[in-house]
Amino acid sequence: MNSPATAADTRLDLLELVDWFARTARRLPWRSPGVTGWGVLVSETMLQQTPVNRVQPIWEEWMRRWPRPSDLAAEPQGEVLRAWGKLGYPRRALRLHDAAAEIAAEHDDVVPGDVDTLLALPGIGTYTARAVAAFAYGKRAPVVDTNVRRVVARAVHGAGDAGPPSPKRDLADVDALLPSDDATAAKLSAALMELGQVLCTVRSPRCEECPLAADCAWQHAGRPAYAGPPKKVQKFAGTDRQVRGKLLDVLRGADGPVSRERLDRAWSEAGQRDRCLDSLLVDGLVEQTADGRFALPGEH
DNA sequence: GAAGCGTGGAA
DNA sequence: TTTCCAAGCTT
Repeated sequence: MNSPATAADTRLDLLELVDWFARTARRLPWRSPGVTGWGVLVSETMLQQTPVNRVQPIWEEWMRRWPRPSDLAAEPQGEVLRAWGKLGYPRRALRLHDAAAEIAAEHDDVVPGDVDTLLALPGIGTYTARAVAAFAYGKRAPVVDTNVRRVVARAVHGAGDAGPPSPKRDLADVDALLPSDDATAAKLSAALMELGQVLCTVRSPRCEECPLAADCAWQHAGRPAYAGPPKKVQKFAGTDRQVRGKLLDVLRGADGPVSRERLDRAWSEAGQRDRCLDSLLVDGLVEQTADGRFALPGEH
């Protein structure tokens, strides 16, 4: 199934995009010179589904406390969950802790730069593996996140937004845009993401400022609205996700183990509360103590 | 392939 | 107020 336009025959001036990025890139701390592969991995993990401004202070603290994977690996899980704070999706913190231990034990305390090796680590998927390879090690590795998918959907395919993810096709689309040399490809990967974040946004794209506007397929098509299948918005209020968050927040705010009665106050409906507590235990985000109380893992 | 998994800010 | 969403991963 071919699209009318493919990435391979686009006329987009991608070197102009790289130049735009060099001129205007935000000065994010994990982009500073000297940041290690570990620093980049921590940033990419925190940034999965969490906005930059919330990640920034936590990332700074983590780098201060745990400058190497082995430093994090030496901490109990509960301490890592506390330091994760309210970034959300705390399973990310546990997986990063596990990944740190594996990197320390099997990779000489250095984050690997090879995509397949990265993919074998817990919590590192298609996006993160390539982001680390490109941003930390300057490699040519197609980096596909929600922003890049939108930029490609518009600039290459002329659509209002990306449809549902199609990993193989998405990867091939971006791969076709990257030049052969590692350094330029890595810069272009960062530039494509930045473009989607700051100009080619979902709601009010600033096409006047866009370095790709001249040959953008979406522009040429008259900027048609998104025509794909409706996107699903996930509910939050009243879901298990909310309840789990409340339970975990009680434990993060406590000095040590807490009683079941204390957790009971976090949510009124007993059935859902118990189910959520069970799932937290299964996920390893909560542990039960010998005397029947509850605590963050490793903190009793 | 779809569903589940946190959180808080902006429109 | 409600809705939408922000650099995904795992099952």
